[in-house]
Amino acid sequence: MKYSKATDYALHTMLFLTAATPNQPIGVQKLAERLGVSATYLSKILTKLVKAGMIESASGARGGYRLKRNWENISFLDIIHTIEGKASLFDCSLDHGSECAIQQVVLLAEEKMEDHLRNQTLAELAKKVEVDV
Amino acid sequence: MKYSKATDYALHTMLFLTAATPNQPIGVQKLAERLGVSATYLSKILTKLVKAGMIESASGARGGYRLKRNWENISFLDIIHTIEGKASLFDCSLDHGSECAIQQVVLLAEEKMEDHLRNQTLAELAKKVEVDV
DNA sequence: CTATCAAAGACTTCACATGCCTATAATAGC
DNA sequence: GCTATTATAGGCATGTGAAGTCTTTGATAG
Repeated sequence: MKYSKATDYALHTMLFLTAATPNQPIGVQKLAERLGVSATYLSKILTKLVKAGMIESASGARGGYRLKRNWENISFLDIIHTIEGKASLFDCSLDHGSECAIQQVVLLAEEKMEDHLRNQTLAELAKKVEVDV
Repeated sequence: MKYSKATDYALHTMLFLTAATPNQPIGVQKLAERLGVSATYLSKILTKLVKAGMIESASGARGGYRLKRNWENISFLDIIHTIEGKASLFDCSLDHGSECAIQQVVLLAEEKMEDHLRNQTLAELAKKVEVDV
């Protein structure tokens, strides 16, 4: 069980965009070079972030991506959910009556993790780092 | 990102074995029927649990699987680690200097989840359930 | 009008989970 | 010792999803 590389790319891109907030959008090309990944692949990931309302895109010359106005509120969990989906990481495959005690335990554990990811905002991390992303 | 079905089967099998603790081992066949999975597949999973020292096996007629003596201490995390491996669920694919701030956040979150899974023992859950597994 | 850029879709490749089948080894009961 | 039962091990098949490439289309600044 592992988070996908797409999640890794998404998180790094978002953090990088906080460091380059000015009104001038940044193209996929530069972002992809920074991450060491192909531009076409990264663009797919960024499109997901656009649809989720976390960043906005501008087509055409001098276009690119930049954070949206409400970006201060974006949490790690928001980004991860956008890429990985919101499905819980455990589904009991049995159908024993009503509720599975095992599933409840694992889901509670998952919630602990999500609580932490929900409380960690991109803005807080950006302050801590401020140096190389 | 999801736990594998193998983990699901392992957890359910372990819980089921707590309910059937007597000295008579239980064969894969019965366990597999209970879970609705093929016996050959389940046996691979159980072999992992044997090698991890959580259960013990007996070959030959009237053989099967049963919990080991120390089973009271087994936690959810032990079982999950046995099947899923112990690799952390996030690896930063960049090489930016020393440590990745993003990775630290995700790993801290993961530890919260693991804490919960480590504190939940099989024995505790077995007491709560006592009914159908 | 043209160069630049995002969006979208089809496609390939690869790894892994899931599962089956067969042979081998161990053991209880006769 | 013989036989039935049972775990162990290995290889094989299949499906699914991640990771990545390529191409076309559409939008836009200058």
